[in-house]
Amino acid sequence: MQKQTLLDILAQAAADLEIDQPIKLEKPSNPDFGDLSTNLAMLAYAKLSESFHSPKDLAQSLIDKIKIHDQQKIIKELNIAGPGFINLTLADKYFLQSLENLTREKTATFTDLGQGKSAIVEYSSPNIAKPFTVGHLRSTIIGDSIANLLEASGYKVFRDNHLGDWGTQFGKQIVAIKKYGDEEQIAKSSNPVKELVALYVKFHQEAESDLSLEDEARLWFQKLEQGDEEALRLWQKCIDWSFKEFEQIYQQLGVSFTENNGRGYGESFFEPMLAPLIEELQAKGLAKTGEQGAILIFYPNDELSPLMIAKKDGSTLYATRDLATDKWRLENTRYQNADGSAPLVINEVGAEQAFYFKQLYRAEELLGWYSKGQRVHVKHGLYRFKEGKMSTRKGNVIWLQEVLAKAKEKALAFTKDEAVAEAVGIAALKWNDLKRKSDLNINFDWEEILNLQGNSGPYMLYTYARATSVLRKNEEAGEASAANKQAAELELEPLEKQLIALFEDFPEVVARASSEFAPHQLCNYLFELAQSFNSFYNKHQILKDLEKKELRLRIVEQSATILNQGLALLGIKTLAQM
RNA sequence: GCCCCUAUAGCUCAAUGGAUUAGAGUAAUGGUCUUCGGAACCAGAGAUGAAGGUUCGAAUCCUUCUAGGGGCACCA
Repeated sequence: MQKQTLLDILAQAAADLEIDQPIKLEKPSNPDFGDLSTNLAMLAYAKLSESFHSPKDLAQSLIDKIKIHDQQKIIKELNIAGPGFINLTLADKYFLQSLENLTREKTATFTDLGQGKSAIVEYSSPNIAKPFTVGHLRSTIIGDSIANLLEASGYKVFRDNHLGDWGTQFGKQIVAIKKYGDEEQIAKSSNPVKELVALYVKFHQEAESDLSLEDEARLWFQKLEQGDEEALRLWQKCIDWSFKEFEQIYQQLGVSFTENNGRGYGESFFEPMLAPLIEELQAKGLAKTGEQGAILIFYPNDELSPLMIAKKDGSTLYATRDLATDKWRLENTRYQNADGSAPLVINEVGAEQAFYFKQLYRAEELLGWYSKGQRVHVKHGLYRFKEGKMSTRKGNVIWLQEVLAKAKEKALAFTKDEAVAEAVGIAALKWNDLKRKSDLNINFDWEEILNLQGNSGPYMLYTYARATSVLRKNEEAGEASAANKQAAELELEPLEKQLIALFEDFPEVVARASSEFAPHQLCNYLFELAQSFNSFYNKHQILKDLEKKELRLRIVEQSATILNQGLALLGIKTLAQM
């Protein structure tokens, strides 16, 4: 990388002056300040204030040294600005060499930050017999992208889907099916989950006046926990019906899981481990029986409020199953890092559970299972609705299938190709979820979600399609051109330099997005690249200006490569034509 | 009551403590319009909730206040 050459030069210059600060090169906000700049002199001045009059003075000394070490003359100009910034203007030679290196490599190589390490990413995690809504979409999309990013950074990634397939709601569901439902009819339905949800809603309506229903539900869940045959049969039915829908959605979104044959380990898988777990926690003195008979984890000095792991009737909770899950993961050698230590475990779950995860992680720390930083809650904000909170019980939910259908319908205004329209619609949804920091709430707005212009998924796909189209046209035309000047003789325009500089940033951006679990940073970068590319595209007749055709085609090629690679990391499939 | 998160153009969002000028998208306005693909490009206009403090330098860190969201033991 050319930038590395620059950093090496700066490091040598800094070493001459006995500066041991880490060196950073940034892009100045104002292009008049040069191509890159560093605040090294200002930072180093704090330690060297005796040898120099001012940061500017130090900067001047650095500049003199840099000039000596820049033997290839890749820096055109150096000057001091403001309180002591050193601004670098780079020679065209720098950019031309950079472009040449990049096109030779074809695909970008990323950091090996995660080399030898494992990461379990748990995402999507829909509930059985509940609607797969736009809310679950967020976890699915963001989690998938984070898993991709970690994989690109060298991690061995395990993709898990922690299905909500256990819990007291199944008692209610079973009662509802038995009382109001018809199994055959549900099985025949094109959307069995919708039928189940309708029954669930009815249960809650009836339960308002008939208090015995709740007790009956509790009884059925107990039966389920004790392995009652009929309870188990109905529960399994619910799972099968739900998977009919889930599998279709995941296929449509292009999302998959690696664990448990692609289904993910649901909560029920950990059911047999719960009783021993509770005993273990009690034996270790971490869990105690509370005033009303429930079992809770109490934290030292009451730093956190207690976490319940068993109700007074003995039934378990989400926390119990989560603890069991993480213990099982810890003991499973397949998940361990190359050196046998515990993997990174990420939960992509809504921000409203932040406090719960704090409790959970702290408990796992106290148990000596995981250390700080190994358990990460990637929070996503909620979709907010003008009508108030979505609630399955009340029946006011926006189903994902409905959103996908609308997105496709809107894209059909631009294309007749059904498959393209569907891909464009999905890209719109994914980009909308990924382009901003994930922990913010999103106002649910059909306009915004289905936006096909500006900072949107379709804009990105369109830009890629355009780039590949130029390359294709060039190939079709054959080898007609001959008037190319030698690359070294060409003078670069600002937009060309800007694009090449952006190409250089790609691996850094991926590394940062990956280590901060922040796909939106990659989105910002790719969008900037796409904007610059479109300006460039619009300004030049790439294939007709023979003098620079060769150079510009390489820029187009590199843009396409990065867009393709970057969007793939976000889980968005590019289309060569749309 | 206690705890956590958020506050940036009309709206939706960016901005590793950095720059005379806080970037985008969107809406509205004007332009490109015989185009290597107009789902595009170009232009002007528009903002850091309030008050203090730390720093050479603050949207960013600290304090207080205001507003919104979320959580607080038998839901997940």
